[in-house]
Parts: sequence; structure tokens; C-alpha cells
Amino acid sequence: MNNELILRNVEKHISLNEDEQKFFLSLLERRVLKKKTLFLQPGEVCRHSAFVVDGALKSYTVDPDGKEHILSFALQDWWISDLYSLISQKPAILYIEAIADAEVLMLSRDNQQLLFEKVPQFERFFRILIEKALVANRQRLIDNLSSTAEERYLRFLEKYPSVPACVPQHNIASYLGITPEFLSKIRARLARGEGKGS
Amino acid sequence: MNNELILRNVEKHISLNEDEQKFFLSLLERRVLKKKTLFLQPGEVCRHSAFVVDGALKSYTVDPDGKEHILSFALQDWWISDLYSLISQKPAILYIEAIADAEVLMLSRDNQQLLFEKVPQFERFFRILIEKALVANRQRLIDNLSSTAEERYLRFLEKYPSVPACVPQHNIASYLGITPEFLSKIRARLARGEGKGS
DNA sequence: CGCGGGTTTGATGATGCTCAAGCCCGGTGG
DNA sequence: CCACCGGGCTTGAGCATCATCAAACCCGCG
Repeated sequence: MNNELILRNVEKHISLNEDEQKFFLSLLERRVLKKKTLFLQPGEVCRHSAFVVDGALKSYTVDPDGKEHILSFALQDWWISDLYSLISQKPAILYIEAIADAEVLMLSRDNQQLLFEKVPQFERFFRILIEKALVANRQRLIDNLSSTAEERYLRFLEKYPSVPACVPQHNIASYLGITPEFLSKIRARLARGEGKGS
Repeated sequence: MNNELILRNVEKHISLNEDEQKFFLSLLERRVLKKKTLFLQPGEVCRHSAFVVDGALKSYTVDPDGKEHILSFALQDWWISDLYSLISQKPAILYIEAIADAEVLMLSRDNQQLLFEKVPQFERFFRILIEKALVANRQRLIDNLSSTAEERYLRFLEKYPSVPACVPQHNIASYLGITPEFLSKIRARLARGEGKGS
């Protein structure tokens, strides 16, 4: 059953009794997204966090030259949203889009407030989500400042081993901040067993 | 008077009556930091946010090769802390250090809680600080993914025109993710009036 | 004066981009 | 069933960006 997934996700950090579980589930809205459907786009205000039950999403910006820069992926069992727009209720700058057909559970900002009032533990839960977002962002910045593309790619594989299966290569390149061609060459080199120099 | 500065800083986003101002000020702790003094180091739990009354600080990590990577500067009228450690009360990974002799006003996590109870507006104020941190981080990631060092440097000058006066060049290079030598070359090129090509 | 740090300059080489072509492979229409 | 796309991945040649190393310079300070 679908709801098991999100309950287990939440119960990684807090524990709920049966009533709390039911109440939480009652606040969620299910939505199916076909590949390439936009869940959010710049200008809109982000009113929901989304929990991915199945499929894959990405969040990204498009720069003045029309190039796409991916900020995050979200596969099964991950949360995704534009945290900035969600918190501030100002217009988003990000796109959030389905990479593959997907199914998500949406929690609106209003329902989240209700949840906080009735089950204060959730304050803790979502605080932890923000912490993780902050840390991930910071770590990624440091990686970009200090490592080569090959190192970043290897670290990416360690950290998100399940991503490459669901996500086209050129999206991973965009996430790493390199061109698809160059990622391809890195992979070729690694496949030949060369870390870097023969 | 020193306290005027922080009051005006806070009142950019919320407005306080006289009692609230006094209460707020009573929770702050003044501290003077000599150049090169550490305000926070990895392993410690970050218990304070710091408002810079005067001088300059930086936050950074040191990678396995011993290279320093600067995450943020803080000059007069800025806040600085390790947001992750502060929120989660887990050990920090960052250093925070005085670049020049500095004077800060510290707000401890406990006093911050008191403040939230007595003057709930401050919830809003600190939420705005987190939003800004998130946005700045995101924007910087995108810049690093999409722009050359020269573009990043120019954008840095626009965004923080007052920083170069207080901060040694090699620190700016570290912030931008390039070597001091290369930053020097960029500056030479720009000084010659060449944006890039003759 | 001499020392030490930060910045500059130059030569050389690695890293990553651009452009252009080829390949693989799953659809789609005849 | 096959021919033909078209999108994504790969390959290669040539070029821009940026790092490394070493030396010189500049300047404040003991």
C-alpha cells in the first residue's frame, strides 16, 4: 500500500500513534504526473511539498543562455519542493518537473500548519528536512569549489547510487555542472579502469 | 551608539516598541575578537548567532588537502553563524574566524527561544534570515555551475562592493573557488580594460 | 635594514568546453 | 517487416579556462 511508504519515511525521525497517522494521511493529496509535466514553475508560489511515491522529479533553473541547471533530483521516498518559495510564499524561481511518470503525495502549506498544531512532532520532522537541505547545499557548494568533475561524479554515484538508473545522463551532467559530452568522456575513462592517469 | 546598529538591522523587517527593544538588547552578549580568533570550530556545537558590529569574519571549511574554502563573509551589519549546527545542535563542520579585529553581539540559542516567546515577531525575523541564507546558497551554486571565474568575480563585486576593502584578495579567490594567482590575472585583465577579448 | 605576508607575472600543463560527426536504439508509419 | 526517423549517448579535434610551480615584487613592521 502506498501510504506505508510515507509513514515509514516519517517514522525515520518521529513516531506516531494510529490516530496521528490517520490524521496525517487525511491531509495528503495524491497526484499523478506524466513525464515532462511541470509541478511548479517560476512565477508561481509554491504551496505544497511533495513526497515521491513513485517515479522521478527534478528541480532546476534556466539561465539566460537557456541552459538548464539541476538543483536536485527526487526519487521514490524523497521529498521535493522549492523550499524558499514555500517558506516565504513568494514567487518561485525554480522549475519542478517529472523526469518519468510519477506519483506524489502533496502536503499543502495550510495543512502543514494544521499538522503542526495537532501533532507538534511534525515541527521536528520538517525542521530536520530543512537541516538536510541546508547541509546538502553546503556540501555541494564545497564539492564544486574543491573537486574535479570526475571526483564529483564518483561522489555522486556513492551518495545516490539509485539515481543513474532512473535519470538520463545529460541530467546528471547538468547536476554536476558539466556538459553531457564531458560526462561521457569521464565515464569512458573510468570504464577503461583509469582513475585519471593510466 | 552600538545598539542602534542592530536595532536598525532588525527593524528592516519587523518593528518593535521600546520595551521590546530593551528586552531584545538585554539578551545580547558583546564580544571582541582579535584578528585570527576562532569564533567557532569543527566539533563544537554552535550555540550563538553573531551580529557584526564592526570588523570582519569569515566562515569556511578545510578540505583533506588542507585547502580553505570560504562559505561566507560577514562585515558590519551582517549576521553570521553555522546555521546547520545552530538549528540541529549537532557538532559544526565549519570554522568561523575573525579576518580583522571585530566586535560582535551574540544571541544564544536559549535567549533566542526566550525572545520567540516574548516577542513572536522575531520568529518572522529569523525565518527571513534563513530564507536569505537558502536563496544565497542556491544562487551561488547556480553561479558556480554556470559562470566563468571572471563573471563570478564581477557579480561578487556588484553584490558585495564593500567586501574587497576589508578582505585580503586570496580570501575572495577562495570564496569564488579559484586560486589567488588566477584572481590576480583576472583583475589585471579587467584593469587593462579587457572584458575578455581585446 | 631585512624579513614575511600578500600580490603579481610568466611558462607549462591539466581540466573541461565547443562543434561536428557518428552510433545505438526504441518508436512510427508505410 | 522494414525503412526511417529522432533523441540520447559517444568520440575526436581544437580551443578556452584555470591550476601549478617558481620567481619577482611590494610594502608594512620589527
